[in-house]
Amino acid sequence: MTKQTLRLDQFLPYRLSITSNLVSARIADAYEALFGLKIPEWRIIAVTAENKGITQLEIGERTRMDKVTVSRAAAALTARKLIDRRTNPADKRSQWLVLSAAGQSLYKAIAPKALELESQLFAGFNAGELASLTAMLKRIDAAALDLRTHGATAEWP
Amino acid sequence: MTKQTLRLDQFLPYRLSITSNLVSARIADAYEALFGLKIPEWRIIAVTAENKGITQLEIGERTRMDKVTVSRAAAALTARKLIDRRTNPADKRSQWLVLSAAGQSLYKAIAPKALELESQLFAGFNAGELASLTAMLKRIDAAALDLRTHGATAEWP
DNA sequence: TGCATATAGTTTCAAATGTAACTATATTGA
DNA sequence: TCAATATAGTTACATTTGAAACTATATGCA
Repeated sequence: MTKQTLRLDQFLPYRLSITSNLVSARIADAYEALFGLKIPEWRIIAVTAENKGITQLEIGERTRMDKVTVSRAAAALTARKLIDRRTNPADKRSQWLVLSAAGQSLYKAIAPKALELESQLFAGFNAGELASLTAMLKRIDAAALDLRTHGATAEWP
Repeated sequence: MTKQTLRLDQFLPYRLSITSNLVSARIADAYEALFGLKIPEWRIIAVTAENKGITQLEIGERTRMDKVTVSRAAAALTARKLIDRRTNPADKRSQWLVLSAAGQSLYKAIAPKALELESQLFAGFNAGELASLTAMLKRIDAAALDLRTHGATAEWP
């Protein structure tokens, strides 16, 4: 069943953007205030903590961040000595990123705070709703990725 | 029930951001290619079409866009003669924005395209799922707005 | 009134982000 | 084995975005 009329307020891509922006702003503020981290930096810490040794390319693939964004965030974290860069013997163009001791202890401080923030934002949701929301988001991702290949084009005066 | 461990992949603020970015990129590409419009411009067209005469301030409130963003997008649309600006007799600082004839015909071309894009992105969803997703997003908005007021702060070395 | 403060919208400036060009290393195939 | 092409990551440049300053008008209150 397709909608007949367009109302911006009911337009899902719009609603999604509004919600995501509100949530991201909350998260970004908290991370900046609590840990001095930007979102890309926090994402790198998270994936690096979850994987013992990962290259920037892999980080970019997993988090859908641009390689430039990853490069800059990794440089900032290295400067703060939160991650170590080890030369990748298999490929000298790339490096293994691993959390330093300081990075690990930061991660241990961040992780509960992130979960706490999440549970505040989703306080009204029960487990079933959370699961269903996550599942829907993943289905939308797949559709959007699929659509990318088949983009229509035309011109308006 | 709260999660015990953090996995970025399961972290809802992250998932929301990924999905929103993917969807926004699709929409932005389509609008740019089809109509030469950026997202803020398209949003202004949509709310202006839905309201006969609206000020920039109101547009900003409804669409949660910065007044600078609205100002620039409105200027671009005025330059393309898609909207007219009428002096607001009640307040000479502000103006009424209305769609021009060209703006209206553009809107008539855009609206079905937007709905079509939406239905492609959400092809797998039935009406109940769409309604439930929209409702959940609005609940999250409310929680995020509420949280904004009570932000915690501390410092990490 | 008229002075102080608030508000609509614009402009200016600085920060963030992405694209394209670049460097260094890898891989492929003649 | 070496020339052509591809790839990881960085740097340079352009674009986007928002915050703060600014202009013009409004409002409140002495």
